[in-house]
Amino acid sequence: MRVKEGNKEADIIEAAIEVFAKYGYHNSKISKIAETANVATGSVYVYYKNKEAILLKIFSDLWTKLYEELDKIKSNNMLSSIEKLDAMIDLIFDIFSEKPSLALVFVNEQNHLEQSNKTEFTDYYAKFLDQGEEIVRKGVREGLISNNIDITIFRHFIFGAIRHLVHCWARDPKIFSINKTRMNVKLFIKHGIAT
Amino acid sequence: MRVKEGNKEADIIEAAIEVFAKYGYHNSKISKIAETANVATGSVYVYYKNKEAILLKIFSDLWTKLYEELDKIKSNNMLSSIEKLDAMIDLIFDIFSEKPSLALVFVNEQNHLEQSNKTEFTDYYAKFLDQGEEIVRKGVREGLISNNIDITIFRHFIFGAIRHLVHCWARDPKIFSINKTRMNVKLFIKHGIAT
DNA sequence: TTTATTTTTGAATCATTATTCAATAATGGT
DNA sequence: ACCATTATTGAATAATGATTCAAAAATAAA
Repeated sequence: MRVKEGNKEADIIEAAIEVFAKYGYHNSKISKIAETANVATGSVYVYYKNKEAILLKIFSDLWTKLYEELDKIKSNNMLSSIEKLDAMIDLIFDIFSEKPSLALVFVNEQNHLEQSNKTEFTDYYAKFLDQGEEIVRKGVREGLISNNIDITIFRHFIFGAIRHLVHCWARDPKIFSINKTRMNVKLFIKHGIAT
Repeated sequence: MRVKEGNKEADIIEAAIEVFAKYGYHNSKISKIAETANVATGSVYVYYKNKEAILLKIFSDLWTKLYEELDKIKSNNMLSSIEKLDAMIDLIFDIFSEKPSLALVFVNEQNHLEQSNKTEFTDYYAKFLDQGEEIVRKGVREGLISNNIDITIFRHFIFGAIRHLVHCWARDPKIFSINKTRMNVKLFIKHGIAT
């Protein structure tokens, strides 16, 4: 019997994130991912069915994590709706700021996910957005958030804005202060929707 | 001598927008674009150097148009800074709402443009954003817009938000009212930055 | 040490498509 | 009607890169 050395499954994912971020999914060669992971080309196929499965795994992991963290925020009764909104923004910035390359993959290859109709992957995405929407809705009921806004539109507005800002930052972390950005976003949102 | 029938050059672009929007750039076959344009595969190469040149032409046309229209808004002295901001938002929604497929290409393939380092194409993009930034800056000087915000961050914030909303609408125009969206965005921006 | 089993390898295969180009068709001028 | 010129065609070519798979290597148990 032979036993596995290290964790190639995880190494491949890490490598893929770097390679996808740098070249984009379609310009990323499996051989390059393998090389980056210090693994033979063939090994990639031992752990993943094909190239697309790697990308889907990356997204699946990410959305699962985001969803779970958001769930914690949502059920934390110490926080007001406005504070939850802030925590939600922090969550997104935190997850991406510890790994810019993941942010790039997220932003650039998102539409891939949407085109593949595997519900298992789009589910967490939808759930995450729903969680956020519910937080805002609760804030409206409690009178903390203006009821002049369309919540669905607001949700997409915020999501798109943050996504783009994270993207800008990930492309050039040095000239784009993530904390300043984070603060501006919070300020901006509050002045826009607080009663 | 033979003379050209119709305008194949334009037909190819129109076809490419549809095909790129539907399948994404990398899954779009030249043969499919040719078929859609009622043209032979080879003809595509008579008018465009290669596949990428088609995409770049689409973006170049779009950014040129956006830039020129924004320039008109900017130099219209009848409008206050806030009104110019509104006009800018209308401009974007108008251009995309008359052609959802163009909106999809714009959102999904934007990173392509950014990776290709042809300055001729990124120039108009940068200029467009600069125009917008200048409008806001003027508003701040005049006291119409809060000086608490970081203008660069604001610019990306808005850009990302609108881009994403246009994307949502383009994917499913029926369930997403563009005018309601447009109004919400304006309202939202004003309450966020007006003094 | 030998064997059985599992992991790892990477060169060969296969599929896909962008691109080319020799052949064909259409047109205007003579 | 014929010729010269230019437009158009689409099958053949070529390149790329995902995927496969038979062989090699590593380990644990006997």
